[in-house]
Amino acid sequence: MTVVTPSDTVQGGVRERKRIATRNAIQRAVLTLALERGFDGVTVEEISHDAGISPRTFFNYFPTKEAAVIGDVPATPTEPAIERFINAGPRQSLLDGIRDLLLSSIDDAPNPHEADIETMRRKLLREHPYLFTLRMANMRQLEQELVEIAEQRLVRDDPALSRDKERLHSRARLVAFLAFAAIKHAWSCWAEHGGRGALDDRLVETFDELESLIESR
Amino acid sequence: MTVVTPSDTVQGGVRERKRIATRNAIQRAVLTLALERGFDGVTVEEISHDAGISPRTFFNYFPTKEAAVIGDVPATPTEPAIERFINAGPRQSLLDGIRDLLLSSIDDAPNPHEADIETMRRKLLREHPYLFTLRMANMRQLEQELVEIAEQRLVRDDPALSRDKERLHSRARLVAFLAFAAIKHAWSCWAEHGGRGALDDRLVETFDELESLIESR
DNA sequence: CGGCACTTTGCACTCACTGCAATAATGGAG
DNA sequence: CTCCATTATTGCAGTGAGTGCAAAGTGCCG
Repeated sequence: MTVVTPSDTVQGGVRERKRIATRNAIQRAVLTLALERGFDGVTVEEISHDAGISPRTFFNYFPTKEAAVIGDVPATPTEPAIERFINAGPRQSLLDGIRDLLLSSIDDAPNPHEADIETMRRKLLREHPYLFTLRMANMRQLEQELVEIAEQRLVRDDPALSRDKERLHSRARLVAFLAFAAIKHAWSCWAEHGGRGALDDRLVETFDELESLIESR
Repeated sequence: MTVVTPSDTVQGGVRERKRIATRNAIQRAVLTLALERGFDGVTVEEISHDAGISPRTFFNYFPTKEAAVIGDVPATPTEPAIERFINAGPRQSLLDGIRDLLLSSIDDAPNPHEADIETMRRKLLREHPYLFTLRMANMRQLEQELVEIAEQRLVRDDPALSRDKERLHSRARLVAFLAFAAIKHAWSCWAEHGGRGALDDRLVETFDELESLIESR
């Protein structure tokens, strides 16, 4: 057990800290084993053993074996960022708005105690595109939220659209799917380079590239 | 138990026809049951029973329960269509090229004996977005193929790019992800409306919408 | 008909995952 | 510190997906 100074102590009582420690131990175990033998070559029993818990407890922390390798999906953008996006007005390009919205939801101050986990995860997802795809597929909820946010912005920019629900829906979905493609692209470029530089910068690059792709049309 | 009449006969020997009939019987069974009780409420045993086969045989036809509901992934575009896309020259807009490429790979003459299967599948995927996402995730291979095709076109249009592998890769991936977002959008709009009209037309609409989205930037 | 190839099936097995009930650890009130 | 309510861990028994293997069945073709 690592000694933690008070400043390292994140917060909460023993319970909370133990819970986080166990969660991290599980992720370290599953990622380490999967990097050695591939995801399918690892059983929950082994993972649990390495993490120092019972197999039954594993499922108190993660609903499936996949969930442990995939990790948490990025959080929804914060309320203020959403407000800013929706109310930016028609003079802001939609793409720029989306970009800033996504940037705001990237956690740029990850816990140093979990950096190794993220590194392993990135490596594993890079080596096994199947898992990367699975991770992206698990972001369906985020995608749906983006659709709804986009819808609000579109109505705000052009109130007339709210009369044509179908068109509005279709357009919002397209915007959200586009945003999603950008996330996918930024993430996969980032992982490809071992995570050199920040994910933020990659996302900006992705949008720049999208811009130039559109220009050269 | 699904009755299979000789009119299911399309071509080939008894063996081939039986195989297709069984495959269809399985899909009808799983889709019917899943529409009634949801995907998780159905067991392979039930499906097999309804399809008139043994549970073991189910797995001779589909590797997983999911595969049976999801159905086949769309085929890679044909060689000639790929050639046309790659060699269209820089005067054709990349988006137009992608659109035509995707259009060429849509099977617009589905077997009438399987129309009911497609109808049920569409309904199920519409009602359970989770399954729709799963289907899209299963197209990873197609996505990868699109990346490679895009790469060839980019090099063809601008040979200098082949010196900057990284840039080329990144750009090709962005193009492919964009194309994928379009497929997703077209398909989901199409399914939303119960498949009225052809998928082709939806895809064209999607690209038109993408165009206008970009215009209004 | 008879032999060959392919298909179906039963069987035994592994493993993911769940509900339940017993047990242990923790945090707080007195 | 003690006792109790809350929450976490665990074992156990069970369901169901998916696999390898070998035996039995069926279409194919000379």
